[in-house]
Amino acid sequence: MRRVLHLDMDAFFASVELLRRPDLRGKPVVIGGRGDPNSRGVVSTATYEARAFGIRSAMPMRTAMKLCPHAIFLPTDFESYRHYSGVFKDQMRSVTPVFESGGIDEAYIDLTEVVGESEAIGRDLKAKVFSATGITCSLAIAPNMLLAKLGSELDKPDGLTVLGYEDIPTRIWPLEVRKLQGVGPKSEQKLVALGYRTIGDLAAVPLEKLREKFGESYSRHLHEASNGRDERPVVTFREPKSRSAETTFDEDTRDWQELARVLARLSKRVADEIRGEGYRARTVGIKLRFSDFERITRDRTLEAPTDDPLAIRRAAFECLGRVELKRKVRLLGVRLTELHRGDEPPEAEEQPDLLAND
DNA sequence: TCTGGGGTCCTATAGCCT
DNA sequence: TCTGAGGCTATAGGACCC
Repeated sequence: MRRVLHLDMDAFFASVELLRRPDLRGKPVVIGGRGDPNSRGVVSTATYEARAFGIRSAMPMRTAMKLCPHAIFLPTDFESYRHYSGVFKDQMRSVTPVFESGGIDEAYIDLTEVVGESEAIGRDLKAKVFSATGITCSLAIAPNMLLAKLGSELDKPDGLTVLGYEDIPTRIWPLEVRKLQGVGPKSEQKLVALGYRTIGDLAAVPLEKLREKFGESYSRHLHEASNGRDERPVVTFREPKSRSAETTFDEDTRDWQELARVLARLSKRVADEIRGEGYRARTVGIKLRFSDFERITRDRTLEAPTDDPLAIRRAAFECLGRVELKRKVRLLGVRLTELHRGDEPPEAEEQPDLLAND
């Protein structure tokens, strides 16, 4: 049987900050945005002491400050988090190269070909990660990625869980549907309204019945996942699909000069990024969020993939020209999609066969 | 009242082609 | 020549994840 390990670092951003500021241990610390609770931004993570005041991830910083005015607010420092992320991931890769990142603070390894008993491997890895980073983690070993991910949440912080298919009814089915990957606030609402509150409730629904309420792909996902089935392999490398950069203005604006300045800066940033990584993009898009929080996008597909900052900027401005600026703009972003490796011949995709005739 | 910045994947629709 | 049925591409938006 397959054996997959999922590891999740405990309160990762907050833990990294506490390494540098041990004097803050035991105090309510909130990490997010630029660290200024009066400027725009949301909470990335908070220490357990801050959570006691009701502070949660994704909450506006201003709200967090109202809940706990004496909390310590720190800016997010992705450079540091990336550093520690590399350190714990190297420890995982030292167990096996069959490794897949799941984000900055979590990752999977496939232990199927690794010799040793699951719990012992897990204990060893936890010790290695702690000695390399000074931060605890929670991990689980299970027959697939889905169960491993659910398992690592069961015993947090500093947990170690081993799950088999036989544990599904007792340990997975009682969990709320929201815990299932792919079920966010919208789907949760819909599922609960249908009377499916737990993963077990969902597992008991025949696939055909789900199809009446959800699309083909999502129905299948809900049906398979709630029954603990997941065939996804641990994939070591994936080609990137898009690159983007966006920024929220300190104050909403309709000033064309300012929008143009920011659009030019973001265009250059993403262009430089893909060029540095050896990619070209064929589609350039922009994203705007208006003051009423409505979001729109505009795309422009080019004749051929490019990494030329000027061409990318021109396309971005062409997109902006198609937007009616009746409301003030809160956020502006640039996104490059349809990425091709620079060393591939342009249009390496299937060419239309000009001789086809039927 | 407030709601960041990166991403991925899915779906709907319109236009075009065979 | 007309009328579909389907397929494909570009575009826009929605939901979700960390």
